[in-house]
Amino acid sequence: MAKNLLIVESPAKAKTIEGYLGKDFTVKSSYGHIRDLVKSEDAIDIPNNFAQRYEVPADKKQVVSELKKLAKEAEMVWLASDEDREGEAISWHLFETLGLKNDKTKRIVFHEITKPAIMRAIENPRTIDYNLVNAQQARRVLDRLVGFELSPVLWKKVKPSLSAGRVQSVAVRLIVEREREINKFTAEAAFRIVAIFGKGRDAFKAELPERFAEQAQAEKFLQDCIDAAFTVKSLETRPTKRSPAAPFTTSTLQQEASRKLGFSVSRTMSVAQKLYESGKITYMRTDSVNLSDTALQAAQQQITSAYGDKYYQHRKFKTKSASAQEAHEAIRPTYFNEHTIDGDNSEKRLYELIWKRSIASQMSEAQFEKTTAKIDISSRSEDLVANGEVMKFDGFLKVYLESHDDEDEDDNQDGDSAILPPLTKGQLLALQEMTATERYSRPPARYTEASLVKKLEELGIGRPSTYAPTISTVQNRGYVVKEEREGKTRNYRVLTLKDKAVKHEQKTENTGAEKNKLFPTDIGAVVNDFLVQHFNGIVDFHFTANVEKQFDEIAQGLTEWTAMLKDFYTPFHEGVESTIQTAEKARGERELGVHPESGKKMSVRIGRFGPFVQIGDSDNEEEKPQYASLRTGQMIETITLEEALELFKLPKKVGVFEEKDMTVAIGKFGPYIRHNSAFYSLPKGVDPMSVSEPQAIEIIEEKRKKDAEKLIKTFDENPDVKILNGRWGPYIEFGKLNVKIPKGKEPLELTYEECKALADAMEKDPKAKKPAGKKFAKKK
DNA sequence: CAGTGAGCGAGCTTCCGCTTGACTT
Repeated sequence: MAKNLLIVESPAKAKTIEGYLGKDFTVKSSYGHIRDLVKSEDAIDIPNNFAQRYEVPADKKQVVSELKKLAKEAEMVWLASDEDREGEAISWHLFETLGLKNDKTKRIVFHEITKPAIMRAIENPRTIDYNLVNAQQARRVLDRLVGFELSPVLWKKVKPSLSAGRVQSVAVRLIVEREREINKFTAEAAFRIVAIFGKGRDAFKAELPERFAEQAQAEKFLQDCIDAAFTVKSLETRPTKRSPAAPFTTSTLQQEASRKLGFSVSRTMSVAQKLYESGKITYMRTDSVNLSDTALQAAQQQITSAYGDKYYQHRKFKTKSASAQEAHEAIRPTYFNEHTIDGDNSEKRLYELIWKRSIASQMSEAQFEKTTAKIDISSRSEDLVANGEVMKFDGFLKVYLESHDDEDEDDNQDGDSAILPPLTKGQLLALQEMTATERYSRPPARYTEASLVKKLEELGIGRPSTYAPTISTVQNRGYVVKEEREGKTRNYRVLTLKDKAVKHEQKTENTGAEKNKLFPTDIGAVVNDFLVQHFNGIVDFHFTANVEKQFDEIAQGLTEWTAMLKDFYTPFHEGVESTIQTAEKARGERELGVHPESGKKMSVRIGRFGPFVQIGDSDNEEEKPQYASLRTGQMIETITLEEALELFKLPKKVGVFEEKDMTVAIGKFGPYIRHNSAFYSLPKGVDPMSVSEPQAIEIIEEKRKKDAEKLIKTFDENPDVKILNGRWGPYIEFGKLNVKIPKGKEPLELTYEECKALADAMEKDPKAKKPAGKKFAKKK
């Protein structure tokens, strides 16, 4: 039996450390927190100094009992959870739950998983830092109080099952407010002047720094240039440089993987988890940009041997975010000499990104020579400006270039990277072509998952381990949707001066198209407005930063944690009580105007089944209101009267087939035909307003043919039970339930009774009872 | 993926931060 039991948070870490320590040590993992507040309302005894009731959740029972057993047998237990607030609390929970003794327990910490770092830690043990533990308790209790008092207010005043919290509610607020900025935005057009001088390889572009608001001004400018002389007025050359970005943290990895690889935030995390578990990279949930000394040495060795000494530059990066707790290293390859790895495609690509970013961070600056030429126009007072850039030394750009969200495509092509031909002051230039193009100002960009994470991190809200789950939560609650939306076409004017004549053209461009962007829903907007109105202090962007400051004071022993909570809770709870008493139900109602034919009032609001338009007054018995649900992409705050009227034109009867009506309507997943209580989607490009009877019949028969191909077996006992071929092989469709066929069963030989038994078992097992697609997303 | 949009009342929902699998129709 090993004399020592060492406990860390992550099993992959445990494995590595066990290798360093030899047979005197058993190294085990707690798999994160082992205890949490009980789910019920009595988790916190508020009058009794916020005393907490903790329990070991079901999925942690086994871990705890194994650790308990090992702890009993060991001579010394080493608590080696992370050195931050949560890590300290994990050690304390372990101490309490495992029933450890002070003289048989040591607390150690390290920031990097290397043998010397671990040995140093073992030589310098300490005791549990109760100030830090108290800071964590304050954090935990505050989050529970906020979440479990605010959410029920929403159930009463908005809709059941909604949620609110210190982190998620701010995430929703950011998205709602950004959407409103975009709606409020009016694009302003101005003419941009670009001239092309010279021919062939010597051709280059120059731009007028000013823009013209009116077409007449642009026209005048081009006209003035017809017979003008263009001369190089001044030439200025200066050296510039660019430095590499810091190594990855969780948030920057999520951002770059989103931009460069198109990964969602959760995909990045699950691929990174695999890389971490197979020992390829260091820990992936970190807010530190720091590299260990051993890593720095390895990077230096790789850079000098692969690229030479002049590419190496030692750098130490400082974290920018004030909320960072830096219990780990930055995300980096475990072994820098592995430039690529085995694994699936996404693992390879993410690893490559991490390798390049880490290596580049220790490389020298890229050096450029930037030339600015001012070009005089004989007939005008303004000058044209041409910029050129020549790279003198590539430095870190040899391996890695960070990308940015706000890259402006149309400005970029004649941007800094262009090369100018040799020019001399006073040189006369031959104009090839000059254009005045109407360009529109852009609204603020909608958030992507990754840019939302970036913003949250800047505000100090959330932690590396919660960015991805937070983004899922706000989508699961229906506050936010990640969607693709079509843009609109827009005309713009182009004036071209060529061969001494000005030509006018009208061109079109697509604008506002979005892919994988976060949009608020109506319920998201209503909940946000309710919280902003009644709990502004909690959804304030600075709330977290303020309480973090107080948690820090607790951690330093300057503030008593229950006093801090009391100061927070008393006014907060009063706000909750008074809101329950006085606030009206929030339904997000908005009046649209008057129905053009009947003169009845038209309004939109949120109902039990989502947002809808109403014609007529519900209070007026005689009016008998009509209702229609809003469609995807439509919101209460922005829908127009015209769009609302369109909603009443569908569903529309298009004909009869097999003695039953066929009706066309638009649902969540697009336009469809309903026939005999079955649904048939319309193929893309078919206009739902003009579907003919034969066309509808054809669509129905096509779908039936496809379904028949998937069918393997039916039962006489029950026509609602079928065995079908799905994407992952055969499965049973038991009424509305989709049932997996256990391994070893031949689908064709299954009897009806066996199917029923499998379906019953699935219905009973709460874990297996997952909704089959969207069909069961709503519970009764 | 429809239709619905009243009200009563029981019983349910909900937070953030640490972890890793199980699972996917």
